[in-house]
Parts: sequence; C-alpha cells; structure tokens
Amino acid sequence: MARTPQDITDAELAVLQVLWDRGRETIRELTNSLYPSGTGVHYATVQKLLERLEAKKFVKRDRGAWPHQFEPLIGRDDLITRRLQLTADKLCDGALAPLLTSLVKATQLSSEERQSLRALLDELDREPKQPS
Amino acid sequence: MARTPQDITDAELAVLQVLWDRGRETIRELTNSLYPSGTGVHYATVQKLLERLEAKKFVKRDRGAWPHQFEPLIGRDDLITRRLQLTADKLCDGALAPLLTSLVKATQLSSEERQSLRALLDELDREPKQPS
DNA sequence: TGATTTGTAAGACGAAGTGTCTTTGGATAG
DNA sequence: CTATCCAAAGACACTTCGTCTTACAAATCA
Repeated sequence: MARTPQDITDAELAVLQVLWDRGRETIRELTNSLYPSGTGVHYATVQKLLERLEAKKFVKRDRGAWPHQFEPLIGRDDLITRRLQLTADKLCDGALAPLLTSLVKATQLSSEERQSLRALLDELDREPKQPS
Repeated sequence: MARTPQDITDAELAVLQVLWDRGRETIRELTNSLYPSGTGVHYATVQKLLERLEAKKFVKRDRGAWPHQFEPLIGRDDLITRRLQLTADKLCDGALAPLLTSLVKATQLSSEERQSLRALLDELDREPKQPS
C-alpha cells in the first residue's frame, strides 16, 4: 500500500496562514513573523517551505520583484473544501453528504447558526444551477 | 515545528474497512480479504497493522479466542467526526461551523438532500439539550 | 569600483513515519 | 511426535519533512 503524502504540511500551513493575513510578503518578512526571536537561521527553512508550496501551486512567486514576493494561490476556504473532499474520498467513497450529516449532528449549533444554515439552503433552492 | 503523525494511516484504514464490513475477524481472514492472491507473506503485515491499531485503541483484540479475534472500537461515523474535528483544529481554530458552510456550498445537494438536512435542523430545534 | 550585505538556488542531513518482511518460539491438530 | 498454524518482537528500507549548509548572484554603499 503506497503512502499518500499530506497535501500541505503543518509547517507549510503556518506559512500560508501568514500569507492569508498579510496577502503578499517576502521571505524575510515571513521569517520575522514566524520566528520573531529567530537568529536568522530560519530564513532558509521558510525559503524551502515556500519552494515546496510553489511547486505544489499553492503560492505564487513574483520573480519580477526584488526580493521575490509571494502570495497565496489557495484561500482558507479552498483548503477547507479540499480537505473535506479528501476525507470524503477516504471514508465515504467521495460522497460529501455523509460528512454533512455527521457535522450537523456533532456541532452544537446555536439557533442563529441553524437559521443562517437554513437561509443558505433556501438560496440553493433558488439557484439550482451554478451561477457561472 | 513538530510533525503530527496521521491518526490512522491508509493501510490501517484498509484493515478497518474490512472490520466494519465483517464485524469480527481473525488475522488470517483479514489477510485473505485484503490480499486475495497473497502468497501468505502478507500475514505479518496485517498483524503489525492490527497491533498498531490496538495500541491506538481503534480495534479490540479478543485474546480469549484462538486464534485471536479483532473487532473495531471506532465506527466509520466516529472516524468521520474525528477527521472533521482535526481539520477544524488546523484550519478554523477548532470551530466546526465554517466547515459546515463550506460543505453546503461545495456540495451539489439534491433537493431531497436539502429537505432531509432541513429535517435534521428541525429536530435539533426541538432538542436544544443533548438527550442525555 | 571594491567591500559588505542581502537574496537565491541547490542540496545535504537526520529524525520520524510507515508498509513490509524475518525470526523465534508457543499452541494446536493429525 | 511432527507438521502446521499462530503470536510476539523486531529488523528493514523507503519516504516524508523540518532544518541547516554551502555556493553564488544581486544590490547597497563607502
């Protein structure tokens, strides 16, 4: 049985989180955020993580800027959706509906949350096709 | 940054899937299911996977029976919930509600599914406390 | 321009994860 | 008793992943 590598590792995710907050950063800036008391040794670590994220198309590197600037190609919501799909693939043969049921049961939804969820469902009723 | 090992690996999951189908099996039976044309070399692999699953409290080993019999301690639904919580911890600071929103948007829900989801919500409205 | 600093690129490295296999010895059946 | 099945323990190779080193290029500044 072949191992399936994680799509985004914890260290890579930490980099992404900063990019989600700030939008567009250099390696130096990211390093300072991630290792505030760093001695400067960590620069190369962040560099390698960005290199891997770029290879996986999760960040875009602007080689025109100097120093290079990085921005996320995937949003937090996209990643959530992606992870959910991966879970569905492994546990439910790809079907997302079982996850939904499980979530609704497991979550202690407030009545406000239930209402906004109903509203979302009503919206979907009104737009059966994806609004392109 | 410390790596977080997977709670249940792909190979371990394959074993669990059979246990979910059959309920209670010996190593030999599991091996035959997982490696139908196996030469018998795979017995020890399944044995090791079960040993790890037992250590992680995901299966129970009946040492009274001979040969030992194994049954799952975690159900598919439990594992789904567990994985969702892990995703929420990493991406949403532990909150499950964002996953719900993401799922409802990403899933192409049929109107039947929307209806049953509404019914589920109605049920939750009627039982604000967890029913002991 | 030459020296110093900062950035880029490539890869080495080790610890841990993970699927697999070997070995050894005990239990059971013919 | 002997052959067969099982249990237990650990070895093993390969990958992953966070980290660090080195070498070189670009930019800043005296």
